Amino acid sequence: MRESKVIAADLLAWYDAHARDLPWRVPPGGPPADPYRVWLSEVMLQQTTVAAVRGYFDRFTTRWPDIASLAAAEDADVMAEWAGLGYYARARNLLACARAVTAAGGFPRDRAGLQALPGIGAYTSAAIAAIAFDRPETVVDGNVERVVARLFAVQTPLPRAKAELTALAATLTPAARPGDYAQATMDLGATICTPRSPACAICPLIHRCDARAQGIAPDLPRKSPKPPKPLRHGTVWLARQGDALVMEHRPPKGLLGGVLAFPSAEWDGRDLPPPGPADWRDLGVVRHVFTHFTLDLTVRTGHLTGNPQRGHLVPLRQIDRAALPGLMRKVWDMARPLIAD
DNA sequence: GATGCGTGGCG
DNA sequence: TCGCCAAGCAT
Repeated sequence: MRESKVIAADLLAWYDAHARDLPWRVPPGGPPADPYRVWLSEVMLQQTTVAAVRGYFDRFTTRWPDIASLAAAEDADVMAEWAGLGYYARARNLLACARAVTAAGGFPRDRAGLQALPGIGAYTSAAIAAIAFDRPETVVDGNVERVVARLFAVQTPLPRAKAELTALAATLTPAARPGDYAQATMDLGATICTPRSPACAICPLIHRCDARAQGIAPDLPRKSPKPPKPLRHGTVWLARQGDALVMEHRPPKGLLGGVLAFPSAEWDGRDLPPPGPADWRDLGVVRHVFTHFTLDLTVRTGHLTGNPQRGHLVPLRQIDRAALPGLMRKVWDMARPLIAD
């Protein structure tokens, strides 16, 4: 047996015994999972932890049990259900994809067709093809990059090593049970071959890992240094009119695109005025860390002297914290006790 | 290839 | 407290 086949066989045997029970999974060795649930979970899991996804996946599948029902949903309802999960372009692409797939009568079953859909890239197309359609595609996510970099002791730093790692990963992919194998490699990376302090002692591949043999497993994969994270400043207005506050849906593109928010300015490059003239006073500052910058947002409140010049009025009692992105939840949590009449 | 895009958890 | 990181994609 070739070395690559031994590695795949060892991984599958380990997965049969240790596969995690996740809401979007079916037991190893059985028929493939529902493509809708595979797709939805894979999109939610993009750059997002399993713990964060669980509740969202349950709520989405309860409210929209199949792709046709999701395709028929209102944009604002989907954005509100996604609120708090982050990377909101995923929610917009999710709806566009659901509508395209429903109009076409079902998912494409091959990787190229899948990757042509909105929000489905190299990783997700391979994952759906392998897990839902039993295609022998090679899945390469952050976990697999780490596992392969260690197995073959690849010293090239990411992201330059991406192509090399993908090619090496492809040499391992078996023809049989590609879906279970894909999930096995990711599970190994998530639970044993972890970024820091990998549990090599209980790894099913310990005797086949070059990095382990060289004593450098925790140091791989190497990564190029990241640029420093700048600090930005901005203002958010909690504009009162009677018992209501002004809220608005942000423009569909860019930061927090399409989500419900209190009017704000400056921190995202937009230089907009407040929603109208008012007796503004500062309530405090909220700090929030995004992927590429840190934000200090000054929270101001006041009573409008006229009708709002942007957004729409929402009664205080109807403001739904759960429908807000994380930043606006922080703003609301800080301000709410201070603006009670 | 580089950049922009959220959030929460962990050492 | 802080940097790193998590089943990436679009441009």
